[in-house]
Amino acid sequence: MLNDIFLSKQNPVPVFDLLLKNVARHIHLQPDETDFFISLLQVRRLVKKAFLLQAGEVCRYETFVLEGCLRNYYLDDNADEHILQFSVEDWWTSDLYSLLTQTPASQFIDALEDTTVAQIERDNLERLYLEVPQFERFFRIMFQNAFIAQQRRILQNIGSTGEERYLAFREKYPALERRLPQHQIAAYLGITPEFLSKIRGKLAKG
Amino acid sequence: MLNDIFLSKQNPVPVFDLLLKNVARHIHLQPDETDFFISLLQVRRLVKKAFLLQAGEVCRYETFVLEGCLRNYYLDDNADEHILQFSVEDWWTSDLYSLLTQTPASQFIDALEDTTVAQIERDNLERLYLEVPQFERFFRIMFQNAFIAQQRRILQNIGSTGEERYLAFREKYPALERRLPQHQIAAYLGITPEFLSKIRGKLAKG
DNA sequence: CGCGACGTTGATTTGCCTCAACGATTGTGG
DNA sequence: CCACAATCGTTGAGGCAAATCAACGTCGCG
Repeated sequence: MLNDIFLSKQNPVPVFDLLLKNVARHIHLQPDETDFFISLLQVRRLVKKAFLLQAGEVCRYETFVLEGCLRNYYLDDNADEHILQFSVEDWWTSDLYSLLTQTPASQFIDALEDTTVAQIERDNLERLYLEVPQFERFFRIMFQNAFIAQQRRILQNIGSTGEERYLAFREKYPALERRLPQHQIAAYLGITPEFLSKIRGKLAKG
Repeated sequence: MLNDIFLSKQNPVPVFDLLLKNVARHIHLQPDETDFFISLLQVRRLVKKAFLLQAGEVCRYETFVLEGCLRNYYLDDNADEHILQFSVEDWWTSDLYSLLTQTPASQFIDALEDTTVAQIERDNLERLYLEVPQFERFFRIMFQNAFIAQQRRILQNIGSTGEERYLAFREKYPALERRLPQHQIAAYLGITPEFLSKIRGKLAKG
């Protein structure tokens, strides 16, 4: 298990449907460009709790979730987990700083469910930028959107109470709220599981 | 004052030296591409406290600071200011969501000092992407870096006390710490000015 | 000069954490 | 299939970080 499976053209394409649709949202590829893109991809399967990346390793791939759910988190000095991001189907993830600089990662990425991902190696991503410059555009738009989403989150953290952040999370990601264990949501919101429980208790009554 | 000054080639180029160096850090332009880029720029001067953008307006420009200092902030329901970003010389800023979607901005941008900026209109930025695709790469790298910087900030906010955040800010932006009034730094760190004052008092003694 | 912007300090309150104990559920090996 | 251990969520008592409110000193500047 956890083998890297290198794909070439004889592999059935449908595996990548979700990814190709994701890309098609922002750029249009010629058939040969699509083939080239697919030739750079690898599929990896993770069982629940398996690590895709551990702090200290160098992050080698940009990753797209085909099925399942990942989380990026960080351990502080007290060994408490702080969650940066959940990534379900149709989301991208990596430790971007580690990927770009090829230095040891500070983040962990692990699977909250059995998960299937498509990955592209750093060097292949650079090749992709050179040979299909449209991907510069694609990732420019991706990072723009990610930047905007993170700005919102910073505002939430700076300006709101735990209760307000929980309500906003619920509003924005109703599916995630049902799918994830409560203490994971707490680690994302930056509060303790106990406190989240109390918030929920209060909301249920009030 | 606050006039938009449209520049053409007869303008002296040195005004844009800082901006051209900023661009040259990531991409290399041909002379005619540089000329085209410059032809799309406008210079604007702001006196201290002048607004570059107010919430409710549509953000029309991506902005590069040539001299001075801007801040992006947001007003919460209690009309408290929360600062998203300071932008001194050599930094880019805008309300990106408003710029991209052409919807009313939620952020304010104003000048903390007399400030000179170079701006590029949204439509001209799109033209630039089409005619000089290298700029897709440039802004892809820009937003990547901005994304990474913001991730760090989220971790800081979620996992650290006010004192730790202040010390980290001091470490990371020693020049800003001397340049900005204390209550602006407090609004950036997400604490009250009073509390920052107490932190500093304690640090001075301890 | 006098006013507004800025910073300091103290008293009190509140949001959230820590620690601890306790059900409920899940899952796993024997 | 049961037994036992994890895992997960709840609840309560006490404590600390940071907000709030208020008063006061100091500038710089119109």
